[in-house]
Amino acid sequence: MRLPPTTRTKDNDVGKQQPDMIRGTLDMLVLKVLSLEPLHGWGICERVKLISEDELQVNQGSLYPALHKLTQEGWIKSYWGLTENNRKARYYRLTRAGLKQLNVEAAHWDRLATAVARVMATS
Amino acid sequence: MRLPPTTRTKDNDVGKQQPDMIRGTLDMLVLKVLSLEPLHGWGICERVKLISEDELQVNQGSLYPALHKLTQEGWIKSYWGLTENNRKARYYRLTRAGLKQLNVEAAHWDRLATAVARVMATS
DNA sequence: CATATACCTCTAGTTTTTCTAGATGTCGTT
DNA sequence: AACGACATCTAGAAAAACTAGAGGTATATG
Repeated sequence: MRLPPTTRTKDNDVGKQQPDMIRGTLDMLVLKVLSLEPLHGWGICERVKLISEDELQVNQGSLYPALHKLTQEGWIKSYWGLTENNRKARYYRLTRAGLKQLNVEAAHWDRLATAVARVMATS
Repeated sequence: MRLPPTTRTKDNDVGKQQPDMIRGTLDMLVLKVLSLEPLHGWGICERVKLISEDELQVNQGSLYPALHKLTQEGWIKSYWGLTENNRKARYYRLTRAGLKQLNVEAAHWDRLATAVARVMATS
């Protein structure tokens, strides 16, 4: 059973709800977990959630388009396989170009996150 | 003189250009610098650039709409003043609600950035 | 057997946020 | 007068992610 969408009114509005992801990090995160081992889409969601200790939530609706884009770019490749649960699933693995891209994105993230931290630490 | 927009072709394409901001951090960054002292729009751009040591680049086209939104939300208030250069400029200062919001956003950023770091550090 | 549930993939349409590419105007200097 | 640095602002496009589903399979449960 699907829960009805939460309706917010002036009275029960708890304020802006923050997103569960930092925009712009999805590709990098996907490349990263795939650099550890090939996974299928569902598994990627679980893995990110697990490693991030439930702080990061990858939506299916964001993930699959992203996976297709990464495939287009040549950074990952997919193949059909069977899961531990005996279901067929499309597995993704990082390509050599993908590993390079991961390094580029990680370095860029680091620079910007450090810069944000510097601003936020100013007194 | 305005420089022509850089045209990229197959041959000189250097790859995806990374954005100069982490999406979702603009509001927080603006609230933060305004928590240090009131500033006008132009000054906010300069200040962020300065503190971040040129890593973060706030575009005017992003900034002013953001300032208007923050004003709408009641997190900042504006007033006309004179700059050191004797030009009139709209200054923005943080409200009490804005300070609260800054704390909320900073805490949220911290959690997510930490989570991203944890994923990126996994081996 | 029937049905439910967890697993798994995928997409259309919308929203949010930022960027591009300007227009407009002022002050001080040459 | 003309220019460059300073300063505000907006329309429209683009990028990325979210909402809200549809669809399908294997296994467990009534």
